[in-house]
Amino acid sequence: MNPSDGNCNEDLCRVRVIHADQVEQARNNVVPDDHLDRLALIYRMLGDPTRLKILMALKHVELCVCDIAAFLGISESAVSHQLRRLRETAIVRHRREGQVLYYSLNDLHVETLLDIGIDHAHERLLT
Amino acid sequence: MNPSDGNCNEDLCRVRVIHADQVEQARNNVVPDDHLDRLALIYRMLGDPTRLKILMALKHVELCVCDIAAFLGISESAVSHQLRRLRETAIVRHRREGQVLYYSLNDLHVETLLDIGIDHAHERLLT
DNA sequence: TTGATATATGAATGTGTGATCATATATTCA
DNA sequence: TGAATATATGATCACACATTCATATATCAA
Repeated sequence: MNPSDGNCNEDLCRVRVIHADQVEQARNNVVPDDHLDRLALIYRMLGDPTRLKILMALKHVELCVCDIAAFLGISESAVSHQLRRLRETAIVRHRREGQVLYYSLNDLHVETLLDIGIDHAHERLLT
Repeated sequence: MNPSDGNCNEDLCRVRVIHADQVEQARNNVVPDDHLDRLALIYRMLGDPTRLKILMALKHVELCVCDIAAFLGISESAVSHQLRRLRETAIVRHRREGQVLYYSLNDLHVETLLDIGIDHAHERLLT
């Protein structure tokens, strides 16, 4: 299927490219695959309502697990599981103070993405 | 579990809120649920590598289905399915010219989010 | 060391979803 | 009208993933 495959005959692998110049233009602005995957991962982490609420809360203030659970009205276990994913993707960090773990944002770009998103939400509100 | 439930006794519904003031601070900056859901949906649409590549390509140039398929080296059916989701979420639009459908971005905020993401990717590249 | 608290983790389960294949629709052209 | 092209759609399937429940770990206090 993929035209970049070596061993293919013409009938199976012919690819229609109607606008080669436009495709070329798109090809010139490509982000390397590993970076794009990382970027997609970050967007995906923002793409779940629970995680998004957590992150928007953390944008304003450092919070511990049970704060977040109380705030969102969901179980601490669910919160902890989501925080683990956010930790593993380096989107949040935590510091320990006795028994309590305080979570906060760990990525300036994520904060920016959240800001844009919030603007987006507010503009929708006006229209 | 949820403290906002009406019919609950104290033992089951007691919620630990260690830092009521911080939770209050988070609560003051809440985006309405329906807007937040829409926002999460947009992030989720950006959160798949295939869709992200499609959108980054469309950021620079209008493209038809088979252009995108050739560009990404994937089947036209896969592209069409993804474009459908992006259309249904109003992230892209299309115009018809004969048999060919030209797709382009339909949301300025999404473009901004993509730009921030690309910056993000490039900064990662430097570190 | 024992109990209590805060959080993490693992298993299980239901749901969402991305790709593929086959088929359908729409448009053009002969 | 019928063939060819461009795209859409439906079914299927493997896989990811969000939540829940039960259990484990870690810290503190007595």
